[in-house]
Amino acid sequence: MTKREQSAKEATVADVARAAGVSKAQAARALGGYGAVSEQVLSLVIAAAEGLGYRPNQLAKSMTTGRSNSIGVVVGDIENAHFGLALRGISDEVRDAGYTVVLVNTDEDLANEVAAVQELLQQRVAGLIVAPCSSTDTSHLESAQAHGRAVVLFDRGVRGLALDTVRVDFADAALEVGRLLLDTGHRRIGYVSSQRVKAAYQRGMDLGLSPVADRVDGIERAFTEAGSEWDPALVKLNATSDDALAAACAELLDQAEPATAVVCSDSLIALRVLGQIKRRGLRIPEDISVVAYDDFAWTELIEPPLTVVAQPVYDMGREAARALLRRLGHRVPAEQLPLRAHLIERASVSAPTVSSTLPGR
Amino acid sequence: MTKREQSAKEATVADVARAAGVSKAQAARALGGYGAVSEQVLSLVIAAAEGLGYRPNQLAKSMTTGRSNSIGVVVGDIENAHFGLALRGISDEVRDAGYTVVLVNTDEDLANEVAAVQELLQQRVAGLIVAPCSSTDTSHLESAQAHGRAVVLFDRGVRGLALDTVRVDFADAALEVGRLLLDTGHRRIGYVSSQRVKAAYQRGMDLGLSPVADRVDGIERAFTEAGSEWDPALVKLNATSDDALAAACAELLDQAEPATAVVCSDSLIALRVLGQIKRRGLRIPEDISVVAYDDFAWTELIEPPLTVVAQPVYDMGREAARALLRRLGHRVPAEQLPLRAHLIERASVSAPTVSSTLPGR
DNA sequence: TTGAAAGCGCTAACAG
DNA sequence: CTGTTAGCGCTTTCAA
Repeated sequence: MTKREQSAKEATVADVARAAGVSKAQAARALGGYGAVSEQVLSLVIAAAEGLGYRPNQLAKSMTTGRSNSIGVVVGDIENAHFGLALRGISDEVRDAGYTVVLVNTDEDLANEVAAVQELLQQRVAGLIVAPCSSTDTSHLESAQAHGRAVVLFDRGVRGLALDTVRVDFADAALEVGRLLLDTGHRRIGYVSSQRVKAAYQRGMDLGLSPVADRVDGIERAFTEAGSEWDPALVKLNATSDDALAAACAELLDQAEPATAVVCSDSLIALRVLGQIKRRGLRIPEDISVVAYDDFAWTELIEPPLTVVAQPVYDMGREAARALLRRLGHRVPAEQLPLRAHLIERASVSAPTVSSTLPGR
Repeated sequence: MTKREQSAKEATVADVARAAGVSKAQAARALGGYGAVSEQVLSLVIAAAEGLGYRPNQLAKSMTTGRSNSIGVVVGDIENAHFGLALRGISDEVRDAGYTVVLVNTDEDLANEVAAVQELLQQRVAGLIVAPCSSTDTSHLESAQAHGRAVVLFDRGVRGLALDTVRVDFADAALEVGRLLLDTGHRRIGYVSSQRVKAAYQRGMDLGLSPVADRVDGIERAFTEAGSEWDPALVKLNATSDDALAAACAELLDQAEPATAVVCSDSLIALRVLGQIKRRGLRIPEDISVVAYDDFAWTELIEPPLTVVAQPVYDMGREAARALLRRLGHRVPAEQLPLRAHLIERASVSAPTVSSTLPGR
């Protein structure tokens, strides 16, 4: 009768039914709030359940109903504030619908991502929100979809795949960034991203339906528009590790004709690029201009405050969740949250000095 | 036979068994890698499983074995880089043991936390890692423990509760912070934290086994040691919202005898306090000195670089996971990762100027 | 090494 | 309204 005894075995519907002196079905109905139950039975069952410390077993419930109350979220790097915030949006939105979030971090590694999706599917999550690390290798997502699981893509889309995708269109903002830099006098503009690709970037390379594709394209369009020569070699991808990023920065900054401006693909990249710049004793914006994507609080507090492209990350998370819930047959507000990116000019961009375009500074 | 058909119903052990022409039990044994199975049956079953695209149903598996392969993690604010990084540590560590992470964000709200624990328990997670928002209201955790679920506390302990707790001891570091500030000449030292307490802080208040308790205590001890008068009214807790934080800063900075130094309890608080300081046009460290807990990359990049107390957040996450795994009967490395905090002096602390101790600046 | 059968805790027909 | 009876997909005795 003591607590020790309860801890041995969790009370079940059958136990409650017995204690309440009703049938298992009635107890289940009372507990589950479905079907028809008399007042009397209801209170009897409630009391019994309370006395036994009954907790419904979600596993068994999902098992019999075939409906799970958890969704899987697969991201590349939870340490990145971008995903932290998006996750919060997702979390807040699905909570109201009664779902819980199973999170997997993939370290931006495709094999991990495939394994994660597999594992989540085996856990029979109701649906999946995935920020895919590749825009091309997505057979695991297609197959999940084919097996009847709801899948929503986050940040990155896949061409020709009928998957709901939540991402902001960076076309305008990216063009603006390009123009800003060009208007300010820059001609050698670097871009650093952790996006994984098979080879070094070259003009016309297919980056899939990714933010990076939009952003690089925006820069290129600005160059075309201005009739200037663009050097695609300054686009550095695959900066997934500290070393890789250091190498990219070296190629950008330590050459005869260095970049005079660098665009950082996210706040984590920005943090590291800033470190590299500092290490070299370069001043911003005198020696090098910097623009970063994602507007987190610290970008405004550093000296100089960073010119950034803000995006509504939290709302993106919520939208992804809503898209998924919709697929799962839930009612969610019809109006979409507007997902727009916008440039915020602060003080990290200025005209390149003559000296910065010369070697040996 | 087509994919469309498979998508209707997932293949089960029974299906595989039938296709392989063996009994359900044998198929299950072959698939699950337990029990005795002949070479022949094994290959037959493997082939059949492959052909049907069989995926084991984790739900059913957990259901029958009573063992779950997921653990619950409950944190106050996933947006806080502190938890993001810790979560990564947890995630990395449990992955190897075959567990997945169910994450719940509580917004530092006790009711949410209680509900989260309840929900996770109903989901029959194998164990729980909780960063409790209160050091006192912890009956839900005790009860989880009493019901035989493994619980590990993160960051904050509970006095008199036999729960594994992973937290770093801030006694030394906090004393050092106090000494540094006192030695530099500060006498009015503010402290800002988002920890929830029932009333305003006053000397001797029990803050539980929390980092904040350690840190405030360290400051007080430094004062005692120096024989100086400490003003406990400068300890501002409950700064959970932007408004609350703004109010705390106002009380600290906009009074006749303002604080000349402020200690920030975590990086999120620091970000906001820095914003408040900037808004007032105060210079760091000339007008006000700043020390923050948690050493994230941006703290070194701002101007001036922040003097901080670093803590091994990622390893704390890993240790929490290990403690839990241990409780769950897994073999994990016996040696503990050292969890030490240390002061990193940078440039945000200097002697208070006379003017800053005078009103009307 | 195999197979039949009995559950795990719950819901969902189907009769009363 | 209530109770009986099947399962959900898997593991696990228990015999063969």
